[in-house]
Amino acid sequence: MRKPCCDTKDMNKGAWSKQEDQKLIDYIKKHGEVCWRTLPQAAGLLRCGKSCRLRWINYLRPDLKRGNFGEDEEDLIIKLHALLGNRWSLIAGRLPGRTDNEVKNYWNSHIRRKLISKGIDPNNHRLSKKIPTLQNPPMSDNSKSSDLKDNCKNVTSKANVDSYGEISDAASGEDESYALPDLNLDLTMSVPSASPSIAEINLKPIHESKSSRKLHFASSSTLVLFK
DNA sequence: AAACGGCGCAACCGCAAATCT
DNA sequence: TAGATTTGCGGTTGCGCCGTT
Repeated sequence: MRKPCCDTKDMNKGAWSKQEDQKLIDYIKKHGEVCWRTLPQAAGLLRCGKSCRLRWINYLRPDLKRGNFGEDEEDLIIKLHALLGNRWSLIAGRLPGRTDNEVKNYWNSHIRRKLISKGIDPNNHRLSKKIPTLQNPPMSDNSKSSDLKDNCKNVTSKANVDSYGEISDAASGEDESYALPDLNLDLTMSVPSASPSIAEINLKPIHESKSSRKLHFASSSTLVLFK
Protein backbone atom coordinates (compact mmCIF):
# COMPACT_ATOMS: atom_id res chain seq x y z
CA MET A 1 0.00 0.00 0.00
CA ARG A 2 1.23 3.39 -0.94
CA LYS A 3 1.80 5.86 1.85
CA PRO A 4 -0.12 9.14 1.82
CA CYS A 5 1.45 12.10 0.06
CA CYS A 6 2.26 13.69 3.39
CA ASP A 7 1.92 13.24 7.09
CA THR A 8 -1.24 15.00 8.07
CA LYS A 9 -0.03 15.57 11.59
CA ASP A 10 2.03 18.74 11.97
CA MET A 11 0.54 19.99 8.70
CA ASN A 12 -1.64 23.03 8.28
CA LYS A 13 -4.97 22.48 6.61
CA GLY A 14 -7.79 24.72 5.57
CA ALA A 15 -7.59 28.33 4.46
CA TRP A 16 -4.20 29.79 3.61
CA SER A 17 -2.85 32.77 5.54
CA LYS A 18 -1.25 35.78 3.87
CA GLN A 19 2.14 34.74 5.21
CA GLU A 20 1.82 31.28 3.74
CA ASP A 21 0.81 32.73 0.38
CA GLN A 22 3.79 35.06 0.43
CA LYS A 23 6.19 32.26 1.28
CA LEU A 24 4.87 30.20 -1.60
CA ILE A 25 5.00 33.10 -4.05
CA ASP A 26 8.50 34.06 -3.00
CA TYR A 27 9.76 30.53 -3.31
CA ILE A 28 8.26 29.91 -6.74
CA LYS A 29 9.47 33.29 -8.00
CA LYS A 30 12.94 32.33 -6.94
CA HIS A 31 13.05 28.65 -7.89
CA GLY A 32 10.15 28.11 -10.26
CA GLU A 33 7.56 25.35 -10.05
CA VAL A 34 9.95 22.63 -8.96
CA CYS A 35 9.23 19.40 -7.12
CA TRP A 36 5.98 19.92 -5.25
CA ARG A 37 6.83 17.13 -2.87
CA THR A 38 9.87 18.91 -1.48
CA LEU A 39 8.72 22.47 -2.02
CA PRO A 40 6.84 22.96 1.27
CA GLN A 41 9.83 22.09 3.41
CA ALA A 42 12.18 24.12 1.26
CA ALA A 43 9.82 27.08 1.38
CA GLY A 44 9.24 26.75 5.10
CA LEU A 45 5.59 25.82 4.78
CA LEU A 46 3.70 23.37 6.96
CA ARG A 47 1.63 22.19 4.02
CA CYS A 48 1.74 19.14 1.82
CA GLY A 49 2.99 19.56 -1.73
CA LYS A 50 -0.39 18.84 -3.14
CA SER A 51 -1.92 21.66 -1.18
CA CYS A 52 0.83 24.05 -2.31
CA ARG A 53 0.34 23.09 -5.93
CA LEU A 54 -3.39 23.63 -5.70
CA ARG A 55 -2.99 26.98 -4.00
CA TRP A 56 -0.54 28.17 -6.64
CA ILE A 57 -2.48 26.88 -9.64
CA ASN A 58 -5.91 28.03 -8.50
CA TYR A 59 -5.17 31.23 -6.69
CA LEU A 60 -1.65 32.62 -6.69
CA ARG A 61 -0.49 32.24 -10.27
CA PRO A 62 0.12 35.72 -11.69
CA ASP A 63 -1.62 35.06 -15.00
CA LEU A 64 -4.99 34.31 -13.47
CA LYS A 65 -7.85 36.42 -14.71
CA ARG A 66 -10.34 36.04 -11.85
CA GLY A 67 -13.59 37.94 -11.73
CA ASN A 68 -16.86 37.13 -13.46
CA PHE A 69 -17.06 34.99 -16.54
CA GLY A 70 -18.01 36.80 -19.70
CA GLU A 71 -20.86 35.71 -21.92
CA ASP A 72 -18.42 34.48 -24.55
CA GLU A 73 -16.54 32.47 -21.94
CA GLU A 74 -19.77 30.94 -20.69
CA ASP A 75 -20.78 30.09 -24.23
CA LEU A 76 -17.43 28.47 -24.88
CA ILE A 77 -17.64 26.43 -21.69
CA ILE A 78 -21.03 25.08 -22.73
CA LYS A 79 -19.74 24.13 -26.15
CA LEU A 80 -16.59 22.56 -24.79
CA HIS A 81 -18.54 20.66 -22.17
CA ALA A 82 -20.79 19.30 -24.89
CA LEU A 83 -17.70 18.07 -26.63
CA LEU A 84 -15.49 16.97 -23.77
CA GLY A 85 -17.77 16.24 -20.84
CA ASN A 86 -16.39 16.92 -17.38
CA ARG A 87 -12.81 17.31 -18.51
CA TRP A 88 -12.37 20.56 -16.70
CA SER A 89 -8.66 20.92 -17.21
CA LEU A 90 -9.07 20.62 -20.96
CA ILE A 91 -11.91 23.10 -20.93
CA ALA A 92 -9.92 25.50 -18.76
CA GLY A 93 -7.02 25.12 -21.14
CA ARG A 94 -9.10 26.89 -23.77
CA LEU A 95 -9.93 29.75 -21.44
CA PRO A 96 -6.86 31.90 -20.81
CA GLY A 97 -6.49 32.89 -17.18
CA ARG A 98 -9.06 30.40 -15.94
CA THR A 99 -8.40 27.31 -13.86
CA ASP A 100 -10.08 23.94 -13.98
CA ASN A 101 -11.40 24.48 -10.47
CA GLU A 102 -12.86 27.83 -11.42
CA VAL A 103 -14.52 26.45 -14.53
CA LYS A 104 -15.86 23.47 -12.61
CA ASN A 105 -17.26 25.68 -9.88
CA TYR A 106 -18.82 28.02 -12.41
CA TRP A 107 -20.37 25.14 -14.26
CA ASN A 108 -21.82 23.61 -11.12
CA SER A 109 -23.07 26.84 -9.60
CA HIS A 110 -24.22 28.79 -12.66
CA ILE A 111 -24.34 27.06 -16.00
CA ARG A 112 -25.66 23.75 -14.80
CA ARG A 113 -28.55 25.38 -13.00
CA LYS A 114 -29.22 27.64 -15.95
CA LEU A 115 -29.43 24.76 -18.38
CA ILE A 116 -31.69 22.80 -16.06
CA SER A 117 -34.01 25.75 -15.68
CA LYS A 118 -34.28 25.89 -19.45
CA GLY A 119 -35.14 22.24 -19.66
CA ILE A 120 -31.77 21.10 -20.90
CA ASP A 121 -30.01 18.16 -19.36
CA PRO A 122 -26.55 19.49 -18.46
CA ASN A 123 -25.05 16.02 -18.62
CA ASN A 124 -25.74 15.38 -22.26
CA HIS A 125 -26.91 18.79 -23.50
CA ARG A 126 -30.20 17.37 -24.66
CA LEU A 127 -33.61 18.76 -23.98
CA SER A 128 -34.79 16.86 -20.96
CA LYS A 129 -38.33 17.81 -21.81
CA LYS A 130 -39.26 18.43 -25.40
CA ILE A 131 -40.05 21.98 -26.27
CA PRO A 132 -41.70 21.68 -29.62
CA THR A 133 -41.45 24.90 -31.57
CA LEU A 134 -38.63 26.88 -33.06
CA GLN A 135 -40.61 30.03 -32.39
CA ASN A 136 -40.28 29.47 -28.66
CA PRO A 137 -36.73 28.47 -28.01
CA PRO A 138 -36.08 27.10 -24.53
CA MET A 139 -33.57 29.77 -23.58
CA SER A 140 -34.75 33.18 -22.59
CA ASP A 141 -31.39 34.50 -23.72
CA ASN A 142 -31.82 33.80 -27.40
CA SER A 143 -28.27 34.58 -28.33
CA LYS A 144 -26.95 31.51 -26.60
CA SER A 145 -29.32 29.04 -28.12
CA SER A 146 -28.87 30.50 -31.54
CA ASP A 147 -25.13 30.29 -31.14
CA LEU A 148 -25.34 26.61 -30.53
CA LYS A 149 -27.88 26.25 -33.28
CA ASP A 150 -25.59 28.04 -35.67
CA ASN A 151 -22.80 25.72 -34.75
CA CYS A 152 -24.92 22.76 -35.63
CA LYS A 153 -26.17 24.09 -38.94
CA ASN A 154 -23.27 22.71 -40.88
CA VAL A 155 -23.61 19.21 -39.59
CA THR A 156 -23.62 16.45 -42.13
CA SER A 157 -26.85 14.63 -42.72
CA LYS A 158 -26.08 11.97 -40.09
CA ALA A 159 -26.59 14.31 -37.16
CA ASN A 160 -29.92 14.89 -35.58
CA VAL A 161 -30.33 18.51 -34.62
CA ASP A 162 -33.50 19.62 -32.96
CA SER A 163 -34.80 23.09 -32.34
CA TYR A 164 -32.20 23.67 -29.65
CA GLY A 165 -29.32 22.41 -31.69
CA GLU A 166 -28.95 19.24 -29.74
CA ILE A 167 -25.47 18.09 -28.90
CA SER A 168 -24.59 14.68 -27.54
CA ASP A 169 -22.04 14.22 -24.81
CA ALA A 170 -19.01 12.70 -26.42
CA ALA A 171 -18.02 11.08 -23.14
CA SER A 172 -21.32 9.38 -22.59
CA GLY A 173 -20.37 6.38 -24.63
CA GLU A 174 -23.72 6.26 -26.38
CA ASP A 175 -23.68 4.68 -29.78
CA GLU A 176 -24.91 7.66 -31.68
CA SER A 177 -23.77 10.42 -33.96
CA TYR A 178 -22.17 13.42 -32.35
CA ALA A 179 -22.74 16.94 -33.50
CA LEU A 180 -19.77 18.94 -32.36
CA PRO A 181 -19.46 22.68 -32.33
CA ASP A 182 -16.68 24.39 -34.22
CA LEU A 183 -13.99 24.67 -31.56
CA ASN A 184 -10.81 24.63 -33.56
CA LEU A 185 -9.32 22.06 -31.22
CA ASP A 186 -5.98 20.54 -31.97
CA LEU A 187 -7.08 16.96 -32.44
CA THR A 188 -5.04 14.07 -33.64
CA MET A 189 -6.50 10.63 -34.02
CA SER A 190 -5.00 7.20 -34.14
CA VAL A 191 -6.30 3.66 -34.04
CA PRO A 192 -4.03 1.46 -31.94
CA SER A 193 -3.43 -1.82 -33.65
CA ALA A 194 -3.73 -3.83 -30.45
CA SER A 195 -7.27 -2.67 -29.92
CA PRO A 196 -8.99 -2.08 -33.24
CA SER A 197 -12.35 -1.42 -31.63
CA ILE A 198 -11.09 1.66 -29.83
CA ALA A 199 -10.06 4.91 -31.43
CA GLU A 200 -7.78 7.18 -29.41
CA ILE A 201 -8.17 10.88 -29.70
CA ASN A 202 -5.40 13.03 -28.29
CA LEU A 203 -6.70 16.34 -27.09
CA LYS A 204 -4.02 18.94 -26.86
CA PRO A 205 -5.29 22.06 -25.20
CA ILE A 206 -3.76 25.08 -26.84
CA HIS A 207 -3.49 27.00 -23.60
CA GLU A 208 -0.65 25.94 -21.36
CA SER A 209 -1.87 22.68 -19.85
CA LYS A 210 1.13 20.39 -19.71
CA SER A 211 -0.56 17.07 -20.02
CA SER A 212 -2.62 15.73 -22.84
CA ARG A 213 -4.98 12.96 -21.94
CA LYS A 214 -6.47 10.43 -24.26
CA LEU A 215 -10.15 10.01 -24.79
CA HIS A 216 -11.36 6.61 -25.83
CA PHE A 217 -14.34 6.25 -28.09
CA ALA A 218 -15.94 3.07 -29.25
CA SER A 219 -15.24 2.89 -32.96
CA SER A 220 -18.92 2.38 -33.64
CA SER A 221 -19.56 5.95 -32.60
CA THR A 222 -19.56 8.47 -35.39
CA LEU A 223 -17.79 11.73 -34.84
CA VAL A 224 -19.15 14.54 -36.97
CA LEU A 225 -16.71 17.39 -37.14
CA PHE A 226 -17.22 20.86 -38.50
CA LYS A 227 -15.10 22.61 -41.04
C1' DA B 1 -32.02 42.21 14.71
C1' DA B 2 -31.67 37.37 14.62
C1' DA B 3 -32.30 33.00 12.37
C1' DC B 4 -32.24 30.47 8.41
C1' DG B 5 -31.18 28.81 3.86
C1' DG B 6 -28.96 29.08 -0.54
C1' DC B 7 -24.99 30.10 -3.09
C1' DG B 8 -20.17 30.51 -4.41
C1' DC B 9 -15.58 29.61 -3.70
C1' DA B 10 -11.49 27.50 -1.83
C1' DA B 11 -9.60 23.46 -0.41
C1' DC B 12 -9.44 18.49 0.45
C1' DC B 13 -9.67 13.59 -0.95
C1' DG B 14 -9.09 9.61 -3.69
C1' DC B 15 -7.77 7.79 -7.80
C1' DA B 16 -5.35 7.28 -12.19
C1' DA B 17 -1.77 8.63 -15.26
C1' DA B 18 2.87 9.83 -15.85
C1' DT B 19 7.47 9.59 -14.52
C1' DC B 20 11.35 7.83 -12.15
C1' DT B 21 14.49 4.24 -10.38
C1' DT C 1 10.03 -4.26 -16.96
C1' DA C 2 8.10 -3.73 -12.52
C1' DG C 3 7.41 -1.30 -8.59
C1' DA C 4 7.64 3.13 -6.30
C1' DT C 5 6.88 7.87 -6.36
C1' DT C 6 5.06 12.16 -8.04
C1' DT C 7 1.79 14.82 -10.46
C1' DG C 8 -2.65 16.02 -12.15
C1' DC C 9 -7.59 15.55 -12.39
C1' DG C 10 -12.42 15.35 -11.06
C1' DG C 11 -15.69 14.85 -7.35
C1' DT C 12 -16.95 16.46 -3.04
C1' DT C 13 -17.05 19.05 1.19
C1' DG C 14 -16.83 22.94 4.39
C1' DC C 15 -17.26 27.54 5.37
C1' DG C 16 -18.26 32.32 4.88
C1' DC C 17 -21.22 35.68 2.75
C1' DC C 18 -25.57 37.48 1.53
C1' DG C 19 -30.43 37.74 0.85
C1' DT C 20 -34.86 36.56 2.76
C1' DT C 21 -38.13 35.80 6.33
